[in-house]
Amino acid sequence: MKIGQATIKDIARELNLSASTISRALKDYPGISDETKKKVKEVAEKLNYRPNAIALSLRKSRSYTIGVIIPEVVHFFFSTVISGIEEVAFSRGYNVILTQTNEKLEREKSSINTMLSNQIDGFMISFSKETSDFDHFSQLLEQNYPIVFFDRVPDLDGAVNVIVDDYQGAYDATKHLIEQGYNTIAHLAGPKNLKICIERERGYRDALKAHQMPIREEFILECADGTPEHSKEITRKLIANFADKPDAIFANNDMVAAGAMMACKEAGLRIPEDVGIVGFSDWQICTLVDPSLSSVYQPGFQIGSKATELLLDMIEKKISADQIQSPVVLNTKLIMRKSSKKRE
Amino acid sequence: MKIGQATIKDIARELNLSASTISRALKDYPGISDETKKKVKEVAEKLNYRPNAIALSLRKSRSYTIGVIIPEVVHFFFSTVISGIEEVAFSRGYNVILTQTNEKLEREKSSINTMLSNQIDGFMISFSKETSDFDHFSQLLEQNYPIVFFDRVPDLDGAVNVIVDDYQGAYDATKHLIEQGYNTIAHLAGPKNLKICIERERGYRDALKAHQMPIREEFILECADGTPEHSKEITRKLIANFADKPDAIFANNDMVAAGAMMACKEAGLRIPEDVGIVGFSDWQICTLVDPSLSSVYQPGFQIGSKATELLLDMIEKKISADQIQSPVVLNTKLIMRKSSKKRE
DNA sequence: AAGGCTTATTCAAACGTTTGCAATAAAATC
DNA sequence: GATTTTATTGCAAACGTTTGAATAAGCCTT
Repeated sequence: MKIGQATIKDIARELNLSASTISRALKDYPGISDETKKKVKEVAEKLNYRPNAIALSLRKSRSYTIGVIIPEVVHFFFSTVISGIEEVAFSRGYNVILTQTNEKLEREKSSINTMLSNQIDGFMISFSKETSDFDHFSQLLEQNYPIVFFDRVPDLDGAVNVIVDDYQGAYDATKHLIEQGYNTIAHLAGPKNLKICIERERGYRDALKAHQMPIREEFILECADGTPEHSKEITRKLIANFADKPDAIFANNDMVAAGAMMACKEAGLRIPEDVGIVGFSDWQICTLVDPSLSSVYQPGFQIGSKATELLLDMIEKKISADQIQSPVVLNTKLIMRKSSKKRE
Repeated sequence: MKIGQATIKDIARELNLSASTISRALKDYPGISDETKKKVKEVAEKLNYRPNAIALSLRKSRSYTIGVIIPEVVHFFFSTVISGIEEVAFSRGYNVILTQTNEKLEREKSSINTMLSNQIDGFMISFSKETSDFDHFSQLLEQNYPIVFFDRVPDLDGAVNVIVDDYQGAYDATKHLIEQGYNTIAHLAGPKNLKICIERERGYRDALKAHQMPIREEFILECADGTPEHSKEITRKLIANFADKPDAIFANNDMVAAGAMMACKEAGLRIPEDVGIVGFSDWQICTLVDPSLSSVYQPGFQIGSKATELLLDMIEKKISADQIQSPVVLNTKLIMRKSSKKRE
């Protein structure tokens, strides 16, 4: 920090007034004459006075800062969420302190600790893939720290969770493929320890059931790391090993879908004529691949903004956690593009 | 913040010692008996003591927090840079406070102000597209605030800038197209107020010159907003209006390249046989589009980490700004993929 | 036994604010 | 002219920590 930044005391000295008077004058408290207010403000301006938020925090035991903990920043979905968080936080006068865990539990815990040390007013958390027990979260909840979980959320009493309707999204996607006339729909699933992935798989299964289609376990393949390379690999095998090939693929996310798409093209299969493909998340890549990829839109920005609204309301005691019926579920939306449109 | 968080005073009361002793004991200062140290640490543990970083900041006039100001979070390049920043900051014990300007100058200024209020130890800035004069930066520099600019950097005395060798990257890309036997290379340029874009265009021009190829101004088109839609539009016209069409395109970034690719396919042109395309940045999409897109890799993570290293070194007075020869230029790397490989 | 070192601890001020209460002075009331 | 009211300002403590200087006790030295 810069030495010589003007403080209230400097203004006080300059005007031969006390610090308390300056403080009140700057804040337009009643009981300060208009004349002094004016003078104080002039001098403040002249000295380029800037209130010291740290001192204020210490005094008020409030930092006007929220801590955001996410698995990774370089991720279309999460960066979109951050954007929503940042937007609301900024407009309500809060700072955002950000850390990424790189999917490491240890880092998650240590981030929580530094943030606690930094007296942040509340947490926004989407936990890492490594996180399987939630004790470190329970502790925070017990101590009444305001927390909102989003996307990857724990099953904890009293936790406020903001999620997307993964089940419905997956259901819609699968239903859409069925309605387009595809008969054997495979699913490239995500890691089983993430609820969101389980929900997507559940939506997929339920849609099949609802349309009296058999669920074939050999066509549900886990593509845990979610990279296009891995998915390409898996899809290759899927195509090669089965005489009776699937004619559609519902993928757990868009990267996986893109990988599957590459494998299909490589095998000489036409999309959407021979194989229909639907992804999940509706990333930018959907409109850039050829053919354009149908996908389930997740309102990332809204997740961020909604979650932040809730958190700030909790912090400012406008509402308490138990007044919020959790989880808050935001709607997904199926975006149909070429990759799944067999029929006109 | 949670009420009832244990403080040094609480430990002091419990052990009938003074606050100063506790402080020193916790920090293993000499002059405290081993016995007391032990007792203090036990009690600290028991009470779940956590140092109050805010109080520390006030005392030390140091917040161990750096402020990051970027145009937008939802952007592959910037999110990668953030990741690099976060990594280094975390490992050196600093917090990262993040704001995005959404390309608005006003927001840039106001972010600087809140960060100043929050006594951050230094700034990392990539400025907005609206920013054309740099007075608000000069002021900070004059007051000796540590700042490192990255990617979009101002021309200011005493500023430490970290950038990528855009010129060389563009030169390499263009040279590559020439060597592949393309004869008429168009350039889809970026907004002229960003130095990075001007540099890329300059690299393109110089590569043409160096190979005795004519520079045709009608084939240098500004695609200012950088969206694939816009670029598709422009490329369509480029193809339609000229009898003597370009047979290659060097785009200012990958999105623009992807848009151009779509327009070419639409017009029935084969890539890379009829048209060669090279983008810039090497985003994820490069491997997902068909054919895969050649591009110039920008080391985003390294920009972030290098810039942060420099900033923290400045903050910790290991080096001063004038000892750093600015700009620090990181190398780009041409990644050749299918979209530009006419020859084997 | 008095002075001088060590060792262990405490005191008090400081960082920049805010805020309940007290103090002062001027003005208004009777 | 004495008393109350009103308007304006100041005092001092507090938030949690660090740190230079001061203190107190114990031990050694001569």
